[in-house]
Amino acid sequence: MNQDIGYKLKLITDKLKVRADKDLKQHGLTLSQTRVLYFLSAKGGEATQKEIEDYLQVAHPTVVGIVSRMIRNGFLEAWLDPENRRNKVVRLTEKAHQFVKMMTVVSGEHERMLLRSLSPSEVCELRRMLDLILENLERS
Amino acid sequence: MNQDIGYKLKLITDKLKVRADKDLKQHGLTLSQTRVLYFLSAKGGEATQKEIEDYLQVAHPTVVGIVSRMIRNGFLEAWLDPENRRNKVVRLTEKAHQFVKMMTVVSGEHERMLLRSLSPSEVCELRRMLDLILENLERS
DNA sequence: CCCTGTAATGTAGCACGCTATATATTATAG
DNA sequence: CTATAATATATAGCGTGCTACATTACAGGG
Repeated sequence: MNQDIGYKLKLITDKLKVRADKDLKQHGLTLSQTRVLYFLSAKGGEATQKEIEDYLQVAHPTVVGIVSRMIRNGFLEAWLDPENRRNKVVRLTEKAHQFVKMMTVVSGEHERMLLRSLSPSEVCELRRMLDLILENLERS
Repeated sequence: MNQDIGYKLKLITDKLKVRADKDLKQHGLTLSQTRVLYFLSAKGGEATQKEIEDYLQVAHPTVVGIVSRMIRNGFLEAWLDPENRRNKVVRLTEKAHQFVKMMTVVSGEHERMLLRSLSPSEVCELRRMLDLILENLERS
């Protein structure tokens, strides 16, 4: 069990989340929330809640929670699309834009810390293997 | 962000948990609970709650919850160690013993599914890299 | 035009992580 | 022997994931 790949992946994910959340806490953000920040910023600041769901690859009630907390904390604003009132459009606030760069730096630091004892070719190989594993999970 | 190793690890961990929990649900178990089952079984059926905590590498309130639910569902029984009343000793029930083999089979199937497109030497390499990443997380 | 189906969102309730705080017990220093 | 520190467990409260169910809005066929 200690040698299970799945178990190791879980340990890494948990520890990385704890560290990232700790670093982000002073800004009122969490790791999951920075992923929404990143996605919206890359999309020009605006997206549908459904598009966030597809990007994060989580179930829709999870997105409801994350978006609600980000609205509550002033990072997002949202309204119903008048063209299609099923869609909830979500946009980064001015405040949120100021955090995008910080968030990118922090996440880059974590990534470097994680991989610091691997060579560039090893990192490339690792990425390839993780993609294969993700495919195995999806195609089955 | 889509290329972040940390993000890929998170996606894999989430999807594996969903699949494992689904397969285990019919037996009234979850993935985390099977790890407790495995640990206790390997230790001869009995351990302290603190030892479970050290094995799982999670914060102690998390163990309180998992152990409580396993007691509620008849997989564990617990009592205070009369030698040292700070210790809560936890033991597998008869019912739980009957699930150990099933649990081992299920977890082996998941591991094979996960890794089915990797060669044995790649799996070995992957395990080595994940151990390095875990070390990076702990020594920093 | 209505009826049925699909799509997007929401709510309820749960499991499992966490931090912060409290309590009980044991160990140790003075 | 007593005061203090350390250890193990518990509780409160929160964030993020899930499933199951409900609601609202649009789309298409009859």
